[in-house]
Amino acid sequence: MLVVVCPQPDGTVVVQDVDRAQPGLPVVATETVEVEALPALVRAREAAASPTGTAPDAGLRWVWADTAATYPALLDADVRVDRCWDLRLCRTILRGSALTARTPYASAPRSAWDEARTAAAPEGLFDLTPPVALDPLRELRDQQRALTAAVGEDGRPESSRLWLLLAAESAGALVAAEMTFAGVPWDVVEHDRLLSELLGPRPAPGFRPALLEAKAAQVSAALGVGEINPDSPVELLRSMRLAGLPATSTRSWELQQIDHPAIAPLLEYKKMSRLMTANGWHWLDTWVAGGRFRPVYVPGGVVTGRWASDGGGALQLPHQVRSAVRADPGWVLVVADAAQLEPRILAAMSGDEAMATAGQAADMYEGMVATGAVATRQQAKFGMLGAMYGGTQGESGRMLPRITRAFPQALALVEAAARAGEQGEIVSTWLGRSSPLPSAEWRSAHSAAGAEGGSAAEQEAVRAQARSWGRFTRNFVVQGTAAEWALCWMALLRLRLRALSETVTGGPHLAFFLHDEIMVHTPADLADQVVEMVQETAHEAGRILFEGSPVEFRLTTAVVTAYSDAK
DNA sequence: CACGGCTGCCAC
DNA sequence: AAACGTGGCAGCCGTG
Repeated sequence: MLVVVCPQPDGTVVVQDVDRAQPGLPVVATETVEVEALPALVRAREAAASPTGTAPDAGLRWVWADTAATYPALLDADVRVDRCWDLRLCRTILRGSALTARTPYASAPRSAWDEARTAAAPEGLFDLTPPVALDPLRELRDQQRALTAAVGEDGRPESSRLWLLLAAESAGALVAAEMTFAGVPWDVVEHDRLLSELLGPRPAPGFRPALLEAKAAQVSAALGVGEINPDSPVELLRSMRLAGLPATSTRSWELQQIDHPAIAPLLEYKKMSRLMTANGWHWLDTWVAGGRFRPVYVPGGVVTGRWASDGGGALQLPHQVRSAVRADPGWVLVVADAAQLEPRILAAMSGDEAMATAGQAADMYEGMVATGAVATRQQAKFGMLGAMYGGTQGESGRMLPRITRAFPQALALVEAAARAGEQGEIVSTWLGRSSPLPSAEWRSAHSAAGAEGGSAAEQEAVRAQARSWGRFTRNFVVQGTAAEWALCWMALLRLRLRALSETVTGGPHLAFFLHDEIMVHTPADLADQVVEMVQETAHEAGRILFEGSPVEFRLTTAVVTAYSDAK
């Protein structure tokens, strides 16, 4: 059963039951409640639904415009849901997918549904009412029609993969809201200790902590051209040149090449300053409360389908501060990392037999060495990164011919994606998320160059642009499909964990996600069971996406008290 | 003085 | 000073 949630301008919510088994998605029951009564209604409906099955259509599926606007208030009322259909996220996929490109849904002009979501809901129980009236039921039916009409390049129906993508994307939205709700367990005392040790005690506002101040003075003294502010690139570069250093920028990797007594303290200063500004006391005050770090995740925020984050820098949590991520007393963190995810994804997508064989090994790069294609793990790694990113220089470029000979099908797949991009065509992930078209400027420059005219320099600039977009599309298919695997993994794991507790935070729950890595916060006595679930769901995600593929999606797992002990 | 672009560094 | 993909974020700095 699909249950459509339609907020009304008068502060009520119309809840419609839609029978998804019947054509046209007829409404079979309607109920109207005050918005304050919605959590109770959802709780009751979830409790009454048949026990969670593993079939994608089992039980209830809540249909709403936007999980991020609706679900947090339900969670605050201690209400969880099993499944949803996030109309906004699904719309983005369906409007852009090559599989639905020939449907009226994809070619319809932009509407209020396409406008960016309004910022996070203000204080108060609910802010469901969108700025412009949206009709979720109608949108659902339009999406369902487009999905049914999806066809592959060969013209044959191709809706099942797309359906899986929509379900996984929506499940991801639930996971994101639940993770923000639960938060990452954060030890403020440990964080402050770490900051004090590295930077000096917390200073008064507007002042540098003592050790950072001392380091700045050390840099000035070593340069010997007066007191400088190392945070100012302009001032720093000028001073370095004045002191006779051959620097052309203030980047660490370039400074490392220079032999001068000011360099060591300067690099240390940069490291300390970065810690201070990115994850210092101000960050702690802003993002950590009640022993929890609560970042805002943005599912589907990256074109490839990866998540983005909005505030808190969740997806760039430096290793330097991970000792402050600490399980509650009596609880532990189960940290699992998909090993060589993208190479495995490429092996499975392309059906390359030799690469798939390598992809059965616990360490895929070692597996590639074992096939005899390359001599060392390092060569395998650089070669694969070059293949997936479009590298041509250095170790990556040198390894490419060998990799191509050993794994021809895999390389053919990424090469085809690159060629398509260079010609301004779109490419798609395994489940059917498609890349955007290049910008109008890109396309007009491309066609103008093709029509000749233009200087040699102009033509070369256009070719460089084309190659650049080719590297994007080359990477898109792999990165995007890896994101799909990760979504399926999390969605499956979430439902398994759910069975272990009554509420989100009452038992094992997902606490953090980073592209190919997840963290579960769990009571210590359930850790072994959680590890098993994490492993099983990784395997299952591989099966759902790549039925019959011999590639194994291996994990490294760790059960730890502090995140810093995970690897 | 506000704001947007740039620089540099963090994550995968 | 880039090369070889996707991002976020803080602080600097030039501009209107």
